Amino acid sequence: MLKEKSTQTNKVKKTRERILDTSAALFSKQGYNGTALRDIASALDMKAGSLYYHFDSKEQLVLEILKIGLENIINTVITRVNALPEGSSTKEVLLEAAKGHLAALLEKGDYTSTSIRNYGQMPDAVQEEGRVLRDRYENMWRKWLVEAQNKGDIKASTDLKIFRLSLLGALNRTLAWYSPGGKSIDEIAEAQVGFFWDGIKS
Amino acid sequence: MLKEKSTQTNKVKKTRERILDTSAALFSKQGYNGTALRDIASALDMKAGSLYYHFDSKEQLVLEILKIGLENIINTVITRVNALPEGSSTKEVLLEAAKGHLAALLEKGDYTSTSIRNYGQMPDAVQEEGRVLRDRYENMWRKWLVEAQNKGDIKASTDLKIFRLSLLGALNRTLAWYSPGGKSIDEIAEAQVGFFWDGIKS
DNA sequence: GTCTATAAGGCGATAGAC
DNA sequence: GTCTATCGCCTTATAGAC
Repeated sequence: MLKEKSTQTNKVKKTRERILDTSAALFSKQGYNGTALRDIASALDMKAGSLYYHFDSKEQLVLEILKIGLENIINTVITRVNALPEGSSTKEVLLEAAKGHLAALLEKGDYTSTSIRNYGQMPDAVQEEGRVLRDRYENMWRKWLVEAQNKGDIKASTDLKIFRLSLLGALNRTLAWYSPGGKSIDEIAEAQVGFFWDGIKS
Repeated sequence: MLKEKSTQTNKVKKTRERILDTSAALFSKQGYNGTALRDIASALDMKAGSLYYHFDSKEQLVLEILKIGLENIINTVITRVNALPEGSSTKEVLLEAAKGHLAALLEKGDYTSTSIRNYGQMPDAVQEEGRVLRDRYENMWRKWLVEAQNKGDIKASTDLKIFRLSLLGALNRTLAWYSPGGKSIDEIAEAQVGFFWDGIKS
């Protein structure tokens, strides 16, 4: 009896995840307002009304996707940077953070690109919850960069705000052109951090 | 009589432009599908039906905005780069192109950010027309970069495709944080090109 | 040129059968 | 859990008055 209940629970959970995956894929491609619940349901061979057994509203559905996308990036980057040996160089920290950022961005691409690309179109309540996570993430980068500049590893003339936004802008843009057949995620991160660290002039 | 006709024509033209400006502002903030014709009309103290005197459809309206945004960037960048003295250095060319890109991006910001941010949500027919312009622009950059690398000004190890996408990604991201009160457009371009050209390590 | 009125269909969401 | 059926609202677009 216990087993039966747990089996049912797992099936519900699995359906929930399929809905999230499919919604994320459609939201990232067509936008939040460009995707109808009917579109999501039909991609799952379901009817729109059935979605309401799993989610209270379209707004709650996209909020969950946004949180998964952002938390995934934050956790991946923190875990990887913290796993570096004590006394790693600034370049090693930046490179590891960039690799983590790209890995999370591209491997859960539908969630993160929904979070990044369609942020402005989401309902206000959703945007506010997202902003908290987003700020926390940006503050991590800010801290690393300030410490590195104070240590003298980054030129004193570097405007850290513009730098941070440029680096993250470049990394996020990868979503638009990355394809699994080509360069690996780590190779792309190395190339991009290389530009910013050493420059391209010969 | 001729004068009267020309006056009327100018008024129509002016209304058309106000519709374009207002639509671009709303599309860039709320997305294409998140903006109703009623929203546009009410921002102009008009009724939705009246818009159809000036435009055949919502699709044609956004297409025109897309073309204005992209053509504005292309023309600004070409004009400024061509105005450079013969024999300008590679860095000077890149800097001038970046300044032109940012100037067009930020000064006609609603048009360009509609073009850049909401591209994926536009009707297929609109996307196809946009792709032609977009490809032409990217090819300009490609050409400059290949020439510069062949001259030996850019490290042979630099992957030009990743570089181009990173630089444009960083520049485009400026739309999300630029505010007229702070650093000037030229200062921002100089900072960003500086990162990519010289690097930030001390 | 802009209005009112309305057509024709899509939308999110709910109720109740199964 | 998913279905069918439907509500009330919103959407783009059109027709005809002014």
